[in-house]
Amino acid sequence: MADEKSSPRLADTDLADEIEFLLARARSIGTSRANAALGAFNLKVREYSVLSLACSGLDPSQTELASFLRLDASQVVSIVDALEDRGLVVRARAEGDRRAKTIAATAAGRDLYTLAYEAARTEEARSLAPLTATERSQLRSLLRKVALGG
Amino acid sequence: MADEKSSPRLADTDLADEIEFLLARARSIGTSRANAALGAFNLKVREYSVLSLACSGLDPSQTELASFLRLDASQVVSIVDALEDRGLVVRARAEGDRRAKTIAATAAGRDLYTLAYEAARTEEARSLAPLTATERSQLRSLLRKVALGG
DNA sequence: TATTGTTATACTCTATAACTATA
DNA sequence: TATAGTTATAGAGTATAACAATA
Repeated sequence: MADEKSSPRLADTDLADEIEFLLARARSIGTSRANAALGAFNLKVREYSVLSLACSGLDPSQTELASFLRLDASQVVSIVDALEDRGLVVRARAEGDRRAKTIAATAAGRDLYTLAYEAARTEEARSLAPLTATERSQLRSLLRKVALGG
Repeated sequence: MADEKSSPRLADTDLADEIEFLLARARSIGTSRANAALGAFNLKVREYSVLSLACSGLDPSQTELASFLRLDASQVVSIVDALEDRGLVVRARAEGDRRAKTIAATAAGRDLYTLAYEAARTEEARSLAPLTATERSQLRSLLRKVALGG
């Protein structure tokens, strides 16, 4: 991808004031940086996200992962397949519903996550460098309302 | 895509506090809603974005569009092709650099943009419903710093 | 030699439909 | 009848390389 700095000439347009546009541009920059940082661990953001939730201790089902990550169920299958093949997560039958499978990290998965998490935080700090600490937590709480409804 | 409400059970994880994740989720919701709203005008968000900048009066070149929208130059070609085929924008040789082509909206393009812009604002308001007016402008200025560097 | 636009190509991401096993 | 997971497939989005015209 080209440079991340915008051509400032277009920064005074209607589009540049649309929150949807700004959201799309910010995530595009963030995702490409995050993918670059996670590449050191052979992870992409989507695999990282699944691994993170697998490390949460909440034993999410694949359907829960799909809904929370806004992925199709079939995409979750292939991501979990890839992580399972690498020994990072395991599938288990859910108690109470034998159709569902819960995803949990292995010891190796947790170890890798610890490293990847640090890399992700470093990258995030870099992306948010133009913001003060206060502004960062403001942004976090505003985005939580928009993205998670609270 | 599935439901837009998150499974609240996973909202208390490390991932749910990562700004990059929240950015990705918010834009995923926003983009799919925007695509649905713009579908009434046979536009997708990317075409809408190009049309918007074509209506700005700044006569952006295709390279400027690519950089500002974080698209590959070849993608801009096909988006402009589609808009031009519909008589919404026109290409012109740039003064001063005969390699470059500037993109400007036609009268029909401006008319369509006026309608599409209203639809986009309505959708945006819906997506930002959980925020107060003050929070919305806070979010806008924080995102401008992250997405545009100011 | 480098850049703009263009074309062709391939790769990743996302969505759809159909199947199975459970509920 | 509906849902969780799976598979296969197709479509949308994105990236890469090569070329012509111009700088």
